[in-house]
Amino acid sequence: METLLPKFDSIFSIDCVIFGFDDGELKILLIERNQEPFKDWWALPGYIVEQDESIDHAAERILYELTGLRDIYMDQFYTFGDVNRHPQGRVITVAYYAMIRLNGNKELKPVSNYASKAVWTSVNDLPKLAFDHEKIFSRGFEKIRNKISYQPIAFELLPEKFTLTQLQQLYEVILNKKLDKRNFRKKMLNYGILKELDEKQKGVSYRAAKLYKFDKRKYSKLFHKELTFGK
Amino acid sequence: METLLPKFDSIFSIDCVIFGFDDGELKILLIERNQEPFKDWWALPGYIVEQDESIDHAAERILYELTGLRDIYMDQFYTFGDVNRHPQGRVITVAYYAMIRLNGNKELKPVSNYASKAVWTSVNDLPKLAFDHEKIFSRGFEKIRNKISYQPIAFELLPEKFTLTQLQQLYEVILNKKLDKRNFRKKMLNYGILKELDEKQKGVSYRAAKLYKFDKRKYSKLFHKELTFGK
DNA sequence: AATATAGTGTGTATATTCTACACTAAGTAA
DNA sequence: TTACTTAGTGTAGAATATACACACTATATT
Repeated sequence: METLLPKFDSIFSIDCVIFGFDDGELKILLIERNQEPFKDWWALPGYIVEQDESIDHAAERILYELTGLRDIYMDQFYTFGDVNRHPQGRVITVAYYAMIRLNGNKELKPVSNYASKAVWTSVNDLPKLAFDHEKIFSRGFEKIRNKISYQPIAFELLPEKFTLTQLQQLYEVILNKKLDKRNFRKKMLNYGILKELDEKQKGVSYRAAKLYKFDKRKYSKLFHKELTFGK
Repeated sequence: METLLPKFDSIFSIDCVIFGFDDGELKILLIERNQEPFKDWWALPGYIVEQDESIDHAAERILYELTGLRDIYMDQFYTFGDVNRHPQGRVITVAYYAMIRLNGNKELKPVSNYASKAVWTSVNDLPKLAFDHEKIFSRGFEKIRNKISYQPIAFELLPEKFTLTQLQQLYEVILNKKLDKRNFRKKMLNYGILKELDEKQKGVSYRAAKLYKFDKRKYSKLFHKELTFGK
């Protein structure tokens, strides 16, 4: 650790795997780089950490610049520090994942100065990515796949009001397996962390499903009990 | 992420929470600092990452310098990047935990140049630590507490040959709760990842227990199946 | 008005896993 | 030989997980 502080020319950056759920698909936000190295390649959004900001702050800033959103669910998941991961010098990057409620609305306030555009891309259909970003993505995806089984992160991706079918679809795409409808509902409702609303789905051409909300209050009460979803 | 690389004066360090199990107690290795800041305080072992080494390599190097051991089980668990965590400047630190087989033998090849001594200390009896090292320790401990329930990391702390009682004790100190002997043994043996040896414990003044080995080969075969220990 | 369509919503039986619980066996020390 | 200490073992009941299929409802179409 820290001693009398010789100064090195190392750079920190943050990279973000930003998840969204839309159209029954799990997506991440990719940017197209407009600078060398890897000009015109797709990459994870990220940027350099300023001298006087914490890494969490840097992650929030990057997300805000890219999406115009604040108070997003974010979590640091791994730090990548191979010597040659960046062709122009030593860059250590701290990776975060974030969860965004798309609500069918994929508009973003575009876009910082090093990217020409940002696009939501299905995780099943990713292009080649710059740097070691494929590795970073895989690890982030793995992380949420684990986490969804014991933490209520799915609700961060859904609109405030959602149907049980939507919730189940989301579990299915993240866990990459079919779940049984009856068992899923039984288990989910048993936890008692969903509030059933008096409202129904609108604009569908078939029987409308009931809407539910995630009940944070009840969840917090159960919090010490670990919940296991999605098995 | 990475663009044309302005250079900042930031420092990377590595800090290690090094676990050992001895005497029925879970311990970590602390060093006493012989330099400012926090001279004479206890701290987690750590050091600065060199320009031309990966962070994993730095972690291994630090461990080797401190203990003379290589090929230790290590895992990165979190990166601490608050602006003011180091009184003398911006230092971002990547934290690792490591698991060492003490085998009753607590000798270490002492000790690098910034520490006057290194001591194994029970996790239940830690002194105040320098910097934010208490936070780092807590997070690392939490991490192995979770991990032990689905990965066979406990065996990294035990001697090659161990008794089921030793294994259970280790689970108990990490999970911080009593486990039922019969249920523990049933479950553990059921996994089929322990090899029963023809040997028994020696030097005890009561009935000697059978010795077991962790069977890595069998474990790897089951690997995709997630194991859950210790519930 | 009748019908087709598409997704909603529900129960039960079986298998598996978890939990609680207490005594005898074996080896050592005196 | 006896006293002591830990090793080693089974079963019954509760809880949880899994497998599985059909009737209902709202809308769109004719």
